[in-house]
Amino acid sequence: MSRVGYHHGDLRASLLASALELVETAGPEQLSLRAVAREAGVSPNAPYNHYADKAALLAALALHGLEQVRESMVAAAAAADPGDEIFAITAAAVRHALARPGLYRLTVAHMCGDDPRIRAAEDAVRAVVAGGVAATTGGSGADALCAGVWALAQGLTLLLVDGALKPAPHQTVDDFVRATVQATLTAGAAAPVAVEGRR
Amino acid sequence: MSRVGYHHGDLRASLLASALELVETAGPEQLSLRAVAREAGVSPNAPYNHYADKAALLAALALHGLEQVRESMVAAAAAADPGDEIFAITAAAVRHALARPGLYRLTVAHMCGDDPRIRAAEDAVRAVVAGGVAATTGGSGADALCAGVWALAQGLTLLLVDGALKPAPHQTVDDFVRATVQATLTAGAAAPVAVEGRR
DNA sequence: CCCATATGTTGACAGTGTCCACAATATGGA
DNA sequence: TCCATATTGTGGACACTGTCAACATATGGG
Repeated sequence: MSRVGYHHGDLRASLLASALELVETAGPEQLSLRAVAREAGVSPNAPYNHYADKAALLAALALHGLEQVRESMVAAAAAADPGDEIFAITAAAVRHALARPGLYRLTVAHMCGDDPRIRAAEDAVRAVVAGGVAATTGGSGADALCAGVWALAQGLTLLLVDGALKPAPHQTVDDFVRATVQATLTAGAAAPVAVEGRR
Repeated sequence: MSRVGYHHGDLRASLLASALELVETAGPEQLSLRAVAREAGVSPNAPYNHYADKAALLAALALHGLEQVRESMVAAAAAADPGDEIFAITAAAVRHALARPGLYRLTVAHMCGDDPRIRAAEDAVRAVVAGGVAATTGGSGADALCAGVWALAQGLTLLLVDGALKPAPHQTVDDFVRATVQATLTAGAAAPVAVEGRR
């Protein structure tokens, strides 16, 4: 942490860590490059030796978040009972975001850019979802179902982080996610009208 | 547009309109209060007579977006074939966001705040979804299904605005949304394992 | 040992959100 | 009608931000 000499040692990583902390305490909107440098105990311009500009630092942070959530998802999928992967993956994504809401919001905000590395990280996440869908349904799930499950996970995460959706009292987040995913994926049985291929 | 005298007439509305334009051209991150004032042909401090601060203006904009998307959704639900409301509502939300991506992103970013008026607008949107679910399934849909459909719509919107999810070539957005929603809601039939109430 | 390179610092500039004092206009009661 | 007063817009100022250019300091290969 504290520097001994003129040089820092591993500022690049230190900046990421400081930003990771500040994005939770100050929120993604208020995160300033200068504050990150301050937190790392370094002059306002030092970051420019490691990141082209503020957007690059934030992109690295978003990338970090995406890779981290992907790891949580693969771990959850591996530990899940067979046939339960879809829920396990969704719950992992939700838990990760709820544990680091600032990072999640920053990541969402940066998914709209066209950074190829972020795009690649998103594709990796999507691949995990596709794998989980395939494992749960037995066969290789159709593309449409993969997209739907991914969107469902993403939407649940967004709404839970917002506070727009709240588990009932005495209901854990996991239980809420399980109930919601299950109700959604089996809605067709209860409402056959929606099933008909209406062109 | 152009002012005649010292006073503007209806600056409050004019600022909203300018902001609505700038949020699309400059993006929600780059939107500056001073630029909005400039666009409205007024001094940098004039907005403070109508909005407490920048956040208040943005909140008003987000509110506007939420009310607008809600109107699109009720119109779509009213015009939908019976039993098709869930898809109609989802597609309306997606179309609205794709037509105004800047406003959509700003709205998403402001849903995490605790502004009660935004919270109320979100609840109104959720009510429309609940109505659509009830209409499609016949009975009053279970809360879990409403939450799932809402999350699915929100997630689809997010991923489509990002570009993370893209319709296949020669597939319209509506077709993509319909296929995805249908595949998701009927997944249980294809994968009975996921149906079992696994506690 | 010395110099090229990587890394950190200082100073500066434009732009931003916001506060304050002030000016111009609208409004309503005498 | 006239003027006190509230409403609305302006100008100036301040702290802060992202970023650039010039400079200082360490580090490692010849």
